[in-house]
Amino acid sequence: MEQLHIQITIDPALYTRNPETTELGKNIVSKSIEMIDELGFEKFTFKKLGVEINSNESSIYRYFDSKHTLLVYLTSWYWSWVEYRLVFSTTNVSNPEVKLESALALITKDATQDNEISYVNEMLLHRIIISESSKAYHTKDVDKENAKGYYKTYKRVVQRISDIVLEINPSYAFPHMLISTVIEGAHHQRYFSKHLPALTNVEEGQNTIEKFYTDMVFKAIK
Amino acid sequence: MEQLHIQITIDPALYTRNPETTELGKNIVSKSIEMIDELGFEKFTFKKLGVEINSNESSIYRYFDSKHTLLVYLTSWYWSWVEYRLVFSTTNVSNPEVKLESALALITKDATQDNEISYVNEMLLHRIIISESSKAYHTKDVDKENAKGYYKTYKRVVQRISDIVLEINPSYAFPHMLISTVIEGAHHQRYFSKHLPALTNVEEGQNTIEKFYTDMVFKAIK
DNA sequence: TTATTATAATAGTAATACTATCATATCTTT
DNA sequence: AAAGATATGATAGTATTACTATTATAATAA
Repeated sequence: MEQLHIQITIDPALYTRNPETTELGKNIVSKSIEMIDELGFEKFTFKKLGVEINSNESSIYRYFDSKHTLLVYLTSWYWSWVEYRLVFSTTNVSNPEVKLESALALITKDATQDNEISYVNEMLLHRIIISESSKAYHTKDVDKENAKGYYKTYKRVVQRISDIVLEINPSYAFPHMLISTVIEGAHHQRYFSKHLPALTNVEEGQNTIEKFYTDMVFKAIK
Repeated sequence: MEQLHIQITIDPALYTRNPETTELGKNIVSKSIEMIDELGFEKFTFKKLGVEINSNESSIYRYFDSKHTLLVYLTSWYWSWVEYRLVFSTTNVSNPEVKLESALALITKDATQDNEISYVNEMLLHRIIISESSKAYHTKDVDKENAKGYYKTYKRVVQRISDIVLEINPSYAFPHMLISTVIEGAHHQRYFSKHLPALTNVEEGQNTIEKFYTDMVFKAIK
């Protein structure tokens, strides 16, 4: 992937001060990714983060008004990044089957250390998405937060891939179900393969997850 | 379903005193299901539960040593209950396709108010499983807890249905992936249909989830 | 130079997820 | 019926969390 300047724009509803605009803000995002990956979301706190970046709890609160919105911010960042790469790899491809294949690769493949351009370590972020992102919407406030647009970027990715499915088979009735099943499924399978292997059939280094879901999708939409 | 005495046995690792054996224990389980459904897992506390059942926080701790193990206990109860019904509805059925169909119905269908025999409200429990159960294994302690057998009943259900898949197609390579994808997927789709409808294509009263996954599975294993 | 803004430091609050202790009620065994 | 054991209840206490509020200071812009 080339050294393009990735323009990842996050909805201002997700922060009180835009972390992209300052050093402190970028440190918060950057270090929080490392710490959530290491400690897990429950044991991660703004106080601990403050210590790590030599700043103060109260300063972090000026960027994000809760631990929870920070998590939503990170997932939103992730989906924007996926969307960017999705558009990049599917524009100018005319064959919809080929488009779908690369879209599926994008959402099912293991993350490889790519464009380490920014302050965001995308590999760690991907791991957080796998283990923690479901906590972003499994809240009693989902409906309120959804109304505020918290999950827009995720929905947009699902929409885009669903559209490709419909290009292939315009009469397929469940494109959104199918794609969200693949996305969530791929995360689960990757998590299971590491922690609950009895629930999966993943074989190391075999791209099992990608193969399984690609096969499943193309059979389903026939 | 008949008024059989359901024997749901939960691994003693999941409690310090068996809640089935006392009135207080049954009240804890019963009321915690109602309260987790109502408040969500995060806002549910043993103190609040104590008030509701006219007992004391400290007494609840004599049955479960944390909020988290109570959640694992409840999910384990749920999977035992599913397993019971799975065995009940598939034994003496010789055709593996028919068996698989009822197994899939069991894991994808909306819960209906059935055997309200026990102190467990299975409909509410099903709702908790949909919204909260992933928190039971998305912990930094998964591996330790898995080693202690916390997720046994879930794994057993996946194993049983995978075996049916293999009866139909012995060379199918991904039975566990397929079944855990369906189980987790069905939960997600039901949650999405209520809270994030852009991610699904569920239509009310149409059994969309059951139809979608049944179709998907049979096509996949062909 | 002054005014503005960002950050840091400190303190404080209500709630959480427990642990510990002790009293009392109830049930079992002799 | 008395003695012992066990279950429950009541109260207190602890470290931590997820914040809010206030004030001081440093950096930047007008």
